[in-house]
Amino acid sequence: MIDIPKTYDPKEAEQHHYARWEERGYFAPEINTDRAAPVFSIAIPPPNVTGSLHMGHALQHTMMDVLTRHKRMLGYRTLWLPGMDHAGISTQLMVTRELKKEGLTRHDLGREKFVERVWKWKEEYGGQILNQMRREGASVDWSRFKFTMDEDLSRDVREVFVRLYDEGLIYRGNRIVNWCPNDQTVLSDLEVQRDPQNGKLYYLRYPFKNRDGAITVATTRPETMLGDTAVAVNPNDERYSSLVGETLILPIVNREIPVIADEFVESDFGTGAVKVTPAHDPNDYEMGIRHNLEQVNVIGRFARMTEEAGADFVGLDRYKARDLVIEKLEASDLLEKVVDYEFSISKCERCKTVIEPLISTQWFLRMDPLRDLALANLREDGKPRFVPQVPYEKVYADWLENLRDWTISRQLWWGHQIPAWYTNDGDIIVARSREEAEAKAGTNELTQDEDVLDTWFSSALWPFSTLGWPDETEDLKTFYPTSVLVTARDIIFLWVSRMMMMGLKFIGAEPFLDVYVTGTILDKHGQRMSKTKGNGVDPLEVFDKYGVDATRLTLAQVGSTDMRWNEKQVESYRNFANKIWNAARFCLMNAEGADKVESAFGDPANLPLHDRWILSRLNKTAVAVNQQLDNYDFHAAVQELYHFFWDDFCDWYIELSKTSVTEDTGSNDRDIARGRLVSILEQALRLLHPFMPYLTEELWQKLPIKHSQQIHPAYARVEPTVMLAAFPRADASLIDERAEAEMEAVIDLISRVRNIRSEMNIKPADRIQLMIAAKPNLQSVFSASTDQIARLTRAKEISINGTSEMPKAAARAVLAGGAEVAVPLEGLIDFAQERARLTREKEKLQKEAAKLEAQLGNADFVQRAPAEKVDEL
RNA sequence: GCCCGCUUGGCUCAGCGGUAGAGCACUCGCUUCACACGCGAGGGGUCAGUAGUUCGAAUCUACUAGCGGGCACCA
Repeated sequence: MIDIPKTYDPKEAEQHHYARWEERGYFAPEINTDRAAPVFSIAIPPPNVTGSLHMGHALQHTMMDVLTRHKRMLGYRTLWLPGMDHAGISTQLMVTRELKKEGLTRHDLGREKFVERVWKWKEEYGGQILNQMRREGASVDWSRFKFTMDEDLSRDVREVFVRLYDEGLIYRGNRIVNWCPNDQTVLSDLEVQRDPQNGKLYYLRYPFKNRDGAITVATTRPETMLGDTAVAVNPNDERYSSLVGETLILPIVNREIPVIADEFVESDFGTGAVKVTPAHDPNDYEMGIRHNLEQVNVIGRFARMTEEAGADFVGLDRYKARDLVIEKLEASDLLEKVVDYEFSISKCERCKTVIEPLISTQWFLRMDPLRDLALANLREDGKPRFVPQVPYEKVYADWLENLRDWTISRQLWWGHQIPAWYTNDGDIIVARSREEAEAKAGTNELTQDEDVLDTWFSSALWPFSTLGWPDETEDLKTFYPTSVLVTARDIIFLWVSRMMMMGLKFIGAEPFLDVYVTGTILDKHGQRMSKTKGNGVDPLEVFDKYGVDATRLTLAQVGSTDMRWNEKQVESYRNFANKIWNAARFCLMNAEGADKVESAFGDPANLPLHDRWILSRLNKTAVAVNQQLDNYDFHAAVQELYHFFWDDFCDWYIELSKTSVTEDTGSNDRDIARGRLVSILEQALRLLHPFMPYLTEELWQKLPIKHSQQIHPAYARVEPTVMLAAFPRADASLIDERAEAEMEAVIDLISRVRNIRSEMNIKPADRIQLMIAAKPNLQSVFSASTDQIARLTRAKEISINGTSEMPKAAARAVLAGGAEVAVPLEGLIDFAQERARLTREKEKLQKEAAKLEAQLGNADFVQRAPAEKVDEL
């Protein structure tokens, strides 16, 4: 007999299977030799090179892996393409911080040396997450691994840039942008977050030049007044209508500024008069354009005041300048009042520094034509299909409709340098390479633009850049569009929509057919997990404690709704893994002879009830799981598998098979029973494999079966592995409703008798007698199962007949299908107790009967409800 | 301000037009020859509230309340 530990230790299985799968190339689509195989592909959302595995990754990776493994076992040519993102700002910051410890800045090194240093950092410390993904069991094709700064992907970035520029979609312009004074770069609107802030609203008085009095304006940023070039009021505001066109003297700087009228101003906010700072506020910028106002830049790139702010202010930090402005205004009695005020403030998403809006020359991508492609694709073809459709399709569409131009340049060194060169005359040459630029310019005296592109620019190309575009590679033809994108909801704008637009633009087809948006794992208080809050749960620790497979089940069943992290849940799936282990242990302890059986099942019609029943349950489970996975209904699939394995297979099938399986002396009947047991287990392991790759492989390898016969035909001549075994599709001929109904009757009988035993406090060791009364058809069902009924109810004697003449001193129960069972309890029975039990029973049944009668007595119901419903009742 | 989601047993969540479900927790019994990370038997919910639609509503509609998101140019 095989010696197997009582408790499953996941670590052992996790240690060696992955390496074997990877080495033998099981993850690569080339393993599939079926030329006609359907294709399934996923491009992974590339994690940041600086990143370490967190719950969000683990969640997405689990779902992608489940889908990929499922399709692979169904014989699809399957590619899950892995990669990594260079993560411009994060990575640059990481290395900058490292340099700081050495007392250096990146400027001390210079651009070239700095970038070299970042590459070195990447080689040494980057990509931790890649090995963590191996631990997760992610079946990605490492041979196709891509990094967004790889030469071929960089080439694609330049190619796209040049084409968009030549079409006039990319342009260089001087506009107001979001500037991060800490990271020293511009940011797109999506990289700016709005945080609520308890601040103050300052009321400032601007005196008239040609008359007495002043106009009071309200502002949260008094320091910007140094750059004011107008005061605006609403044209319909009667309080001010006579003052429009007057001239004010801007305090401190003594600049003459006009009072203008603009619809933007809301009369009921503050005083109804707004100071206008075109150079430092996006709205004022627009107003400035409308009214042709001067732009006075008073704040510079380090958020310090410029020379234009005046001698008293130059060099001052913006907040120091604020204090000084207030001090000066107060001194000249021009500060009317200061009130507490809560508003929201723009911060850099990464470093949380307050954004300084300022005017700067940057590269922009015109989005309108791209947006139209994406909207048309959605409206006309319903693509992509969002799962769940509500609310994400609307969120996506609304965002596209209100899309503004994308600021694509960044003042960083780490990233794709913009393929634009300047001649000494200042002409712009955009080209794929320096050589091409020189040829175009007719000179080699060119200076390349210093800026790099937004990291999301290369990410937007990911689904096709990773497949070899712009070459028409086999991979591109085969795997594009990808089947599904699995992602968290927070990058629908940053990434999903941009991939859609770029894919439609450059390939002419959407980059993915479906978008599955996962839920979010929250901490136990319902808060988002975050590094700053320190409330994150480390998936690797969970792996260590409960095993990868148990964690994967927990994550898979999260599906698309948010869920609070609950370690008890993982524990229960750990217990499930152990249950599987022990079920297999039982099978293996009783496996001798199982492999001698040629065909375990033979003609289904001749099988014992419990075998017909388990085959039916197995095939129904396969139908359900296949369908649920096709619909991304991970939660339902997990539940289905859990209950099939635990309830149907362990609690009933194994128990029902025990007598024949555990016979001491070898016999053909025993071996057949053993063969059947092993076969059901084997199929169950295949069903479970996409969710629990390690445990299923570990056990499947141990089973006494002809492993190679289970391998899907698409994988010719591989070393047997459950990951390339055929995923059970349902065999309709094995779904047997009659067997299920008959088995239910047996289960009901056993359960009722157990209930009697329990409530009558009959000791486990006491053997009882059963008297069953049933109609002929059920009589034969029960007769055929007497051994099993006796075993599971601990009965010594069972009599079955058509009458219900039962002894008085018996506990009785009515069964489904009109049968009845009695347990004679001479000397054991407590009549009072039994009466109480039966009274409870009776009340329950009466309640139910009354309800049914009322419903059937309702003429409206009988008349209007569907006939089958009425019959059923 | 606009848009959206959620509210089901003590906890975490399924169900989304036909008699309330799971896991955990709880109670009782059990060294039953795979498993105490187990086995068997139980208790527990007027499905946030109100009004409607329907023969029938946790499930559809409207409104209300609480919670959570997203978007937005209120200086």
